Amino acid sequence: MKRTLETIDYHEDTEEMAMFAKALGHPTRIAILRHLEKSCSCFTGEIVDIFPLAQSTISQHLKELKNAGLIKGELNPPKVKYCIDNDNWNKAKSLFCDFFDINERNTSCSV
Amino acid sequence: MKRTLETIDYHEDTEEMAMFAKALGHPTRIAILRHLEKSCSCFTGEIVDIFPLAQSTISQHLKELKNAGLIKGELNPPKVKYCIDNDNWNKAKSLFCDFFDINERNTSCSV
DNA sequence: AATATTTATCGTATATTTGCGATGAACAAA
DNA sequence: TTTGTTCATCGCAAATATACGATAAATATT
Repeated sequence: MKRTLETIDYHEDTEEMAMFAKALGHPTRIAILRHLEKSCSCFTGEIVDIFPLAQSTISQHLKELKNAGLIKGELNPPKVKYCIDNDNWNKAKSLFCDFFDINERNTSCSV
Repeated sequence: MKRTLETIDYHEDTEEMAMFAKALGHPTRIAILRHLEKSCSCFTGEIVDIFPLAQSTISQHLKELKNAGLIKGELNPPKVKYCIDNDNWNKAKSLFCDFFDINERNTSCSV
């Protein structure tokens, strides 16, 4: 990716939003998140069973969602229970709201 | 990217949202869009001048934003004037709102 | 201790993305 | 007609992403 010039410094919000968007930039990851939104939390195995993809592939997607901060995994050996990371989820929500000029109210479903 | 199984069919919303998110998944493209949100429309050259990137690189980013439908370019030879594509912008807005469970009201700034 | 279950990680192959310079196309100005 | 301006596209290189099977780690069960 050759960059002769120094790396660009964007505003923190810009960098952060791009990071979240990148994590959301794959249909499998959107689908995983939708599932976690509904079921609140579930084990890797349940997610694997939803998709016609290898277990290692799903694990990879979960890792990326975790790296972006959108989900977190709770150890429950030998299982791992995943759920939405609400703090970062709300952060992402705010960033997208600002970006799209949305009047953000009633941001949470019933809290 | 070896895929032995048939390609997965996701819900249309899921596919579409992933496509928009992917386009938003780079800080330069976020910054370009923020600029277009402010200035309403501008020529390629003006955008090129903002970033320490080659003209061809910016052109590439503009192409991706155009392919995703988020912007459109109006020929104004030899210049090209870019602006937000409001229809698709609103579509993207809705998808993200649904996804993040946002009560979408007052979606436009003053229309 | 041996086996089964669950999940992450490694190694690999291929595709896509990101960046650049060079070139070409389209038009305006001289 | 020649020259300059503006922008997209081509061709290339390097990095990253996506997918898979195989394997390892961690624990429960037998």
